[in-house]
Amino acid sequence: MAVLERNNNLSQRMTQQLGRAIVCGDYSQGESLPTEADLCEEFGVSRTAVREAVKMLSAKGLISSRPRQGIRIMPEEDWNIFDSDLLRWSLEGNPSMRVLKEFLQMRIAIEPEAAALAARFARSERKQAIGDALERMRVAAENTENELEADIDFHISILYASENRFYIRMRDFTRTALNVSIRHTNVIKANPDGVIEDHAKVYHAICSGNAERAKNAMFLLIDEALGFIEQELEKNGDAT
Amino acid sequence: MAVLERNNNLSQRMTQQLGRAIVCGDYSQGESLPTEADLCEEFGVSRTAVREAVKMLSAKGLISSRPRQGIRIMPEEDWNIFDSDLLRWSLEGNPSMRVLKEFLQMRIAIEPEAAALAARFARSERKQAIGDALERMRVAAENTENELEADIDFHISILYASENRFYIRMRDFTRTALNVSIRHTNVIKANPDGVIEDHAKVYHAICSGNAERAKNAMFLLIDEALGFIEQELEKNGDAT
DNA sequence: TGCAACAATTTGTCGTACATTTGTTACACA
DNA sequence: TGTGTAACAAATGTACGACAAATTGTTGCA
Repeated sequence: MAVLERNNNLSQRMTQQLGRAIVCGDYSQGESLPTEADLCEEFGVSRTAVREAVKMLSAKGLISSRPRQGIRIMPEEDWNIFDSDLLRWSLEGNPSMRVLKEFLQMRIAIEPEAAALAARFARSERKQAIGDALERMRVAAENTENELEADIDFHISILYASENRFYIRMRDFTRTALNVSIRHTNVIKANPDGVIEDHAKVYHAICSGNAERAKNAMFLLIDEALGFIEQELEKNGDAT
Repeated sequence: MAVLERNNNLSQRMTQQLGRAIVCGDYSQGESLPTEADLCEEFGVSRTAVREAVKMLSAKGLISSRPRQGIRIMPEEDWNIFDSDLLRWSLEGNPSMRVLKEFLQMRIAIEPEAAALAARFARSERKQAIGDALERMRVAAENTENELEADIDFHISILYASENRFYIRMRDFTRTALNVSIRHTNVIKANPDGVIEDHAKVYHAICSGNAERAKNAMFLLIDEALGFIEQELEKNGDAT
């Protein structure tokens, strides 16, 4: 019998448990999950709890459930992969370098343009938040934990500074992407001062309202990581 | 007593009804929705149905519900606005030109880069799908309905051709964005042949594997619309 | 062989009862 | 008067049982 964690309420825990299992590939695509009745037994909970979990997962596009057919995994392209929970679950699934590449390919579209918008439209508080994060990166240079956190805040502040709800909504995506990065690359640490200076260039371009330069500076920042990854992937074929 | 549509099952209809109401701003941010009991009465359904709807909406980030506090609208920045349902609901809410601008600002990040990736990585079936859509645009030149559909397919095929799950996942976003566009702009019709040719340039660049040119061609395509909108917004201040 | 009727399976909906969480009120005590 | 605590109240959380509805498979008859 599967065991559930203690936090939150029962249906939320069920949701997490099942969601993680699906995202991590424990059930293959198109396959049928156990029926509600079976899940009740397996987890030792009432049908109410199971049904609420199923509803939440189907709201995220992971599954669909119909009479007689039972519960089916939806094709992966229908999953709401920008959902915060899904991002978290897939992060826990120890993503491959290939996935990291996909994250970076997406970031390289979003973040340079976000920086450009920030340069044009950001309110002053937003700009200040970027500066604060940059300063914290400088201070935390020795502490890897804090540095990652400040780094994440830097990139997210820029999303907010775009003053566009769609960019802002990418914050969990960017956060996850950076967390994935840190698992695969120590290249950043090779030249910490250089990295900080590259971030500073983005910040200054935004502050001075130079959209084109902000965009380019951010592009370079991400493109470097992307280039590194593509190189690694070619070398190893398919290593984790 | 509110009336529900006929389609789907009860909790899905409840979800749509409530979701639409929230997205359209019938309840203001931070406000409390009626309690489960009140919703049961208002819609004349059982608590089960209401609760399942609430769970689905909270899975989409629209609301949160806790004992004693009741059901609360979440701040808008926590909504999963890339969720297909949310996009559809907000489309039904007659979006303003300001929202259209946000859509275009996002598309101008995504689609040029998608085209670049397509030029580098697309499998041949994917390229063919783009070509098919382009051909259908040509044929449907007179029929506005069909033309929009073909146009949408063109842009979505390119997302698929990027061979990156995150870009592919943007398909509902792009579909919605184009549907929003069509409500606000007839500029496209001014010079139909020119528009088709601009699309064709993107297609040919992708086919010939020229990432840089594909990117630029797509950029121009969207930037034109964006420029038009920004101009309109400056003119009118804040018209619909 | 084709079609209709039936049966079985699974989710969908309802109602009730009680548990749990959390905010508020009221009271006792210093 | 202020403070801590106990009791209460209001909302969601969980469980169970019953039946409805939908879908699919099967059986049996023309």
